[in-house]
Amino acid sequence: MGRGKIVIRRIDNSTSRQVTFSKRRSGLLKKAKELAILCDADVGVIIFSSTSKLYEYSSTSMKTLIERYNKTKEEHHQLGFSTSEVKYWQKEAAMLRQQLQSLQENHRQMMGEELTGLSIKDLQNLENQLEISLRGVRMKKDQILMDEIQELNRKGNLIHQGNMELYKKVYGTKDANGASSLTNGLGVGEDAGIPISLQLSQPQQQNREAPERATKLGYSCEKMH
Amino acid sequence: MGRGKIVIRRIDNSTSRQVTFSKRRSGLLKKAKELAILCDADVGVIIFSSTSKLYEYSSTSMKTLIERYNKTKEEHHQLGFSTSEVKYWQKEAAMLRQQLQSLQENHRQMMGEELTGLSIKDLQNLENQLEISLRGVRMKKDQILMDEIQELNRKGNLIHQGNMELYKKVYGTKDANGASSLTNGLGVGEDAGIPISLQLSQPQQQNREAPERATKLGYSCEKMH
DNA sequence: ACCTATTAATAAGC
DNA sequence: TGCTTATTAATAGGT
Repeated sequence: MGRGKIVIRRIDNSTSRQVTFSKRRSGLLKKAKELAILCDADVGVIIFSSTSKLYEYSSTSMKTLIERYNKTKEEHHQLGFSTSEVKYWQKEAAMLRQQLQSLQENHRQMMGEELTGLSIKDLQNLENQLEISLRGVRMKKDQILMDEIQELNRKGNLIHQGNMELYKKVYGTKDANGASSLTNGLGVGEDAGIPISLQLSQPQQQNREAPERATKLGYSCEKMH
Repeated sequence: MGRGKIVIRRIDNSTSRQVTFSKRRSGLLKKAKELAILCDADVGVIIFSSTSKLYEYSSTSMKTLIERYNKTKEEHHQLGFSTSEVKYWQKEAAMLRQQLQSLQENHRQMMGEELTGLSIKDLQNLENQLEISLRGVRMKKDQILMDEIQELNRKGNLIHQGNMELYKKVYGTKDANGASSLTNGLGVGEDAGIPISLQLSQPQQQNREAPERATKLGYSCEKMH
């Protein structure tokens, strides 16, 4: 229906294609409207141009139409967003909020706040847990400090050894021992590290909650996560 | 384009309407196809007849098209009610999940777990906090125990007083004092409550890690479920 | 479904 | 895009 007949295949000329798109698009939308009115039908048209511009027509509302379409197709979960999608996320949020609240309550109790309402038994459990935590934290802290000291000792020994070598080179081999006693005055003896770290860790362990019982006492809530 | 001109309004005659529906429907679908092919566009058409029968065409897949449609709509305006609704709840859920995660990490550290990665300073803070918590929990626990003892004393005294009254009634008023000294032997003196509770709370602070605690370890997670 | 007179859509060009 | 017009395509009304 034009100056000449055309075959239905992609129009190569870009300009021509755009012009035809514009004309036929309005024609299609018009025909959709007419069909909806004349025949009392519910019609929706969605058009994306090759440049991704959107054109649409819907005799009612596209939302309603798509929902009706989904319903008819009985593929609720495959297409578009429907009310169920909203409901899902609402439930998800509610669930997360609840988890958050209970964890917050728990957390406050572990901070020593909001203890009213707890029974003696609850408080006892809490106390035990805090003791365990404290022990764990102190052990970790001590370990880090000990590691640090050991590292320092190692470096000190290296330096000491280096000094010895230098001493040998300067004064000759026979006087090496004398050098060792000299550097010992700096407190970086080869095996000084062990006594030092023992001094540091011992009081922590003894003064602490004496019996080493129950290293791992329940209260794991991992199942929740 | 027919034997006569028509106005675009609902066709009253049911048969005529159905015939026109059939013809124009196929015409619309054909034009949609042509548009898609000629102009390299993505086109979708959904038609519900007045009797709710579904006819459709989509140059790609209707699912993809509708998803693309919703996405495009989301970006521009918030036309699709449900779409913005979904977005809102998705954000809400994401926010809550993040809060939950950080709180959970915090919680695990307070439980003495997952301490790797913490600095000495962090560990020191954690230790201090745990000590504070422990102090609070113990104070609360002691207070409850003291309250309980005081209550028991109060009741004991009441009973004691009752006994005195009964004693008076049985042996006469003059011997009442003698009765008092007798019942004192039972250890429920009027002001005995204070020394007793003091005795009880003191060892808790000093003797701390003593035995027989740990009846039931394992902090209950019931609230969370 | 088919036919076909008639109208509507649109290709090409500006 | 919008207008024009020759030409084709769609289809109203009838069978």
